[in-house]
Amino acid sequence: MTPDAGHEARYRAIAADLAAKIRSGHYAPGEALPPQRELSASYGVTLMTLRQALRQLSDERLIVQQPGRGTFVAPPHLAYQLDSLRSLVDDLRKQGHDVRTAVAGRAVRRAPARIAAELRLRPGETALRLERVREFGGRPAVHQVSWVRRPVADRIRDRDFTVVSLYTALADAGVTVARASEVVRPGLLDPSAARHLHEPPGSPVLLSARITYTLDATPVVSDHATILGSMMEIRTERAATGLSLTWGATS
Amino acid sequence: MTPDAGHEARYRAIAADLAAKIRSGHYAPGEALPPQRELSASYGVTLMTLRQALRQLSDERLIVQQPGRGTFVAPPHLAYQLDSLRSLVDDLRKQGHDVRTAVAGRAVRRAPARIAAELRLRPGETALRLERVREFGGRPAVHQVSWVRRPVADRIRDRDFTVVSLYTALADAGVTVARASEVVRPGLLDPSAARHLHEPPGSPVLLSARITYTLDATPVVSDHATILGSMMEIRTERAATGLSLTWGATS
DNA sequence: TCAACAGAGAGTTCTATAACAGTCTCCCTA
DNA sequence: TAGGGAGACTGTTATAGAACTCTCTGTTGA
Repeated sequence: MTPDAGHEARYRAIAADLAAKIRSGHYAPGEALPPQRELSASYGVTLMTLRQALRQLSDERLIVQQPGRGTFVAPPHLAYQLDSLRSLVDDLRKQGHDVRTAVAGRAVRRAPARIAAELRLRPGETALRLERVREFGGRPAVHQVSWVRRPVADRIRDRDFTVVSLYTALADAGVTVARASEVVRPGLLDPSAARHLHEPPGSPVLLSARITYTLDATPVVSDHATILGSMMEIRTERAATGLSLTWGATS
Repeated sequence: MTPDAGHEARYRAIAADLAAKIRSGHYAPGEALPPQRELSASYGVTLMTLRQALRQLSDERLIVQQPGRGTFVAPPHLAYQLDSLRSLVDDLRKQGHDVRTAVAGRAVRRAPARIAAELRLRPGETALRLERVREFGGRPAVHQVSWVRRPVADRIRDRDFTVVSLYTALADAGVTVARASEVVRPGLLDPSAARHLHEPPGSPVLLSARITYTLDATPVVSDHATILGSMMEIRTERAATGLSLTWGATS
């Protein structure tokens, strides 16, 4: 009686059915699914079994469950808390490295054209420019320039970014980060970043460009980071849920 | 009665306890944990509850569950099927790119010291050296040198690698790939690879070093790839299953 | 000697029931 | 009119019991 006909588990079949309905638009993004008890009844299944199906959908980030409120279809791209450079710092700290952040510049000024395009600013509109240098093991390793859109920028510009991460400050200011996209390319160290990183221009580096969006798809932060190749590397390892990407210090 | 004292769920407390015992070495890697029913009894908890704890550990890749056999402490790194350069080719093909592979060299010869160390070869032992150039859009983009350990190498050396991927050939030869670890670093194009890639030496590139292991932790393949920075980039995006890493052609 | 069978023991899935903990609304009170 | 609390939701975590599949092993039979 347990597996239906072939030998697919009930909860997997239910998860697949719900996933199809979500993807087909039968349940719209942001909308609440029927309550768990109702769903379990309509599928003729126990609450526990239905919850196993929901857990799978939750693992796939298709739904979001909120205690006391309901189960909601996730927006096209889903909320998460940390950006990858934040997790870089976390990873290194876990490995016992001493990671420090120095603020090399902080000013509200007119954004250059490329940044304005990324943040969808009107021509001439100003934004907060935050320039930081991350160092670990006593040596500078990452040079990072972030542009933050107003009016969000006005709420966080007085924070101490040597202690607080940009994303923590955003969260404190009530800004919910929805998603981020990042592109990493190899490149050569340019002279201006070279001054901060104490390496000769032309050294191999990783160039990261990241744009972070809020829930309503507004770009809030544009990040351009230069990561020293001599200090950093990307390690990838295949695990069950796919590819895991971690940053690590070069040994 | 539900949450213990404060308000931590039982299954979380159990998961934390088991995780601590695994990390402390109380349960050694590869060793089987006590049966679920035994564990549930010793924690004074239901099978369902204990299984929730195990599921969490499984999500964290700390244990591996095998139906009919037992629950085992995971080795430091875990199993997977595909290598990331394989998925590179797949990704590009899905994007409609024409990906071609040319074999620039194939010979059984004595492995250099660094490779011998990676594959744990005895001094003077020979291996299959496979040199390939991947090109898409009609331009060479990746230069790749793979060393395959014997005796596996003898079983695949006559395959046509312009059509068959190395990993497909390995699978056909009955070699089960267990895991692979890869390190990607930025670098500068060296002269020998520059000849194959038709780019000036010193251009920014990604250097990938990957070692692939079989189930019994024997290293079988050592890969060193040079990926042109002008042609390739790494895009990361927080999406459904967490961090997804994809390779893409530079537009 | 070797192959096939049966059973024990492992993980897996499901049913049925109950209680716990947030969240929201509405009605009653001050 | 404002405040507070009860109750009806929501998801969450737990109980107990049973049937199922897969793997291994020991025994039986040819």
